[in-house]
Amino acid sequence: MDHAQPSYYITTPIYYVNAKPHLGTAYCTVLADVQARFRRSCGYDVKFLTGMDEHGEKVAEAAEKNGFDTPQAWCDHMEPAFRDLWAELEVSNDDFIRTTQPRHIAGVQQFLKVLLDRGYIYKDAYDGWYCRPDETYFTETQVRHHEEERVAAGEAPADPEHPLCPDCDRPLERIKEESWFFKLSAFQQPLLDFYEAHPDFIQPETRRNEVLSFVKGGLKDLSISRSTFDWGVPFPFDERHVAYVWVDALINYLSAVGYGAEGQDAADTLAFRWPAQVHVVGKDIIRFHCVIWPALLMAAGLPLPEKVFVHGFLTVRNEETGKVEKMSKSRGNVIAPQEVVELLGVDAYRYYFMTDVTHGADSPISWGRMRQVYNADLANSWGNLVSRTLNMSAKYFDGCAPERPATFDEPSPLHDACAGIFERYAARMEAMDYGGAAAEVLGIVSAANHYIEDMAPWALAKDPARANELAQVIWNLLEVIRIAAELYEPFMPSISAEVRRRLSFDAAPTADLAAACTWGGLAGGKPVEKGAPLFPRLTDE
RNA sequence: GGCGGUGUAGCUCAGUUGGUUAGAGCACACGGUUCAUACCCGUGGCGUCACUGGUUCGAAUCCAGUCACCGCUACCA
Repeated sequence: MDHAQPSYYITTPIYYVNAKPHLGTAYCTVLADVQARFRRSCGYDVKFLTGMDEHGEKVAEAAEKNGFDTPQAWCDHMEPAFRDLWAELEVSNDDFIRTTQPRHIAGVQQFLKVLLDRGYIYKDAYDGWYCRPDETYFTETQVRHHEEERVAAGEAPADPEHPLCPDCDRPLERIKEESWFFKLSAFQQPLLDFYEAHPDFIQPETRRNEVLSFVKGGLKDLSISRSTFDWGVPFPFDERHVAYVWVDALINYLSAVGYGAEGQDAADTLAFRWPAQVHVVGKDIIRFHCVIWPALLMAAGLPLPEKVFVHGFLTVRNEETGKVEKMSKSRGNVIAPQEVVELLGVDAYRYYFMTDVTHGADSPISWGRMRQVYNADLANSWGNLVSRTLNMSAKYFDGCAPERPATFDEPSPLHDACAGIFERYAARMEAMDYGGAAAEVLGIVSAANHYIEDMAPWALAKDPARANELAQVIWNLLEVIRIAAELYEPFMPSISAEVRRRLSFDAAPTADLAAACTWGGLAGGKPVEKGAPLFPRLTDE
């Protein structure tokens, strides 16, 4: 199997099926989508994977609670909530994996067999504190912390044989359960060595430090099987056990690219796609992706992914108190993706969340800020530039763009502004600094708005002797628009396609962005269409 | 409790190894322009750089302490 282009394999987490996708889920998925689109435009053979995590006790419970005959039926019922939202948000995933698919189950079982063969799993008794009403295990430290806090708060110490549940304060019991264990402890040093050798593996750096200090603190073996319920992937060599959901879930990154499947095609696919270039994850699941997953891969003798990018959470700026809050149902400050789409439209939605939040940290969002960014960047700057330029082009050149002038390559403010734009933009995109990348594009858009003011094409148009000058000015402006549309494509695919259409261009996104950004690409002479405003201005409230 | 992080204009943030009057964009005010989505262009005000003390000729930038907020301290995801 020949591959002309290098592979770029990017993933989101697979989302837990019990919760409908919310703003944070959408944020993570669009974050990955922008990178996937950018990489396609740079000529990579991209595989962009997302999906659903469908196993585990909670899913089985939810299915029963909601009156479904089987957990599978419940998962099938939930699937459209994800697929439909991704389609609505113009997410360009190439695959959608579900952990109940045969390809995935085969992958997990294959993986477990390999771990057994290589001697990295063993059977033992898991014992820990268990809250029967909550059906949850707690660690020694969790229980101790809770007890310390209670005592500090002046409450009576609990019976050491039955400390109280950190969640519900009811007595815990000591439970022993037979379980398969993964020798995570054996990988403490190999992991530290790996982090050392690959300083960019975990980004941003604060997360890397967090992981480092955690691993340095010592690793314990991990219980990776459950026998108290059966909604999971059965261990191929011990049918009474199902795989712990996280081990199950992580393996999706492999089973989606042929791992566990028979035949040469699958082997070729795996060789081509693995290791992945980047896993995009939220900060809440960093440990699974930065510690357990690399250790599992080492144990299985597989290469590790190149990078894990950890994003922060979206917080909400309370516009009355000015305070930044977590989104929560109890606060009543939850924003649904659909509400934002309703206000901004899909492309501006993507633009806002991708460019106005710092991806490595928690970032506050607010309705006021959305309106500001929308009006300033999109309506007034980008949208208005397209309007005024296409209008003048159509008006002064008989409904068309002027032909590319012979002097097109001579120095001009816009030619200068676009020099090196691809390199500057790409550097930001590769670093996941989407705000920085968008600022580069906005820079040439602003330069174009300045240029119009300086050149006053409406005055040139009144003087027939200056027709060549006018043609050059309008062509320069259209050229900037063409380039900006290319660069904005990962953020606003529909709008960019519409701009290309109004310029009578092929509507397909480029696969060679560097070339597309080279000055002089616009031949001109073709019809242009002013059209309706791309981003109608938002008025107050 | 332990380890780590953050605190700079109304908002989102830059501020490199300490060095002249602390920056950008947005928002706001005023002026100009008219091709355009009452838009664009220009000008302007705006900050005891969380607080206190220290080192220094000089600190947002280094040190100590205080306050506030946040993260991690493993097996629900």
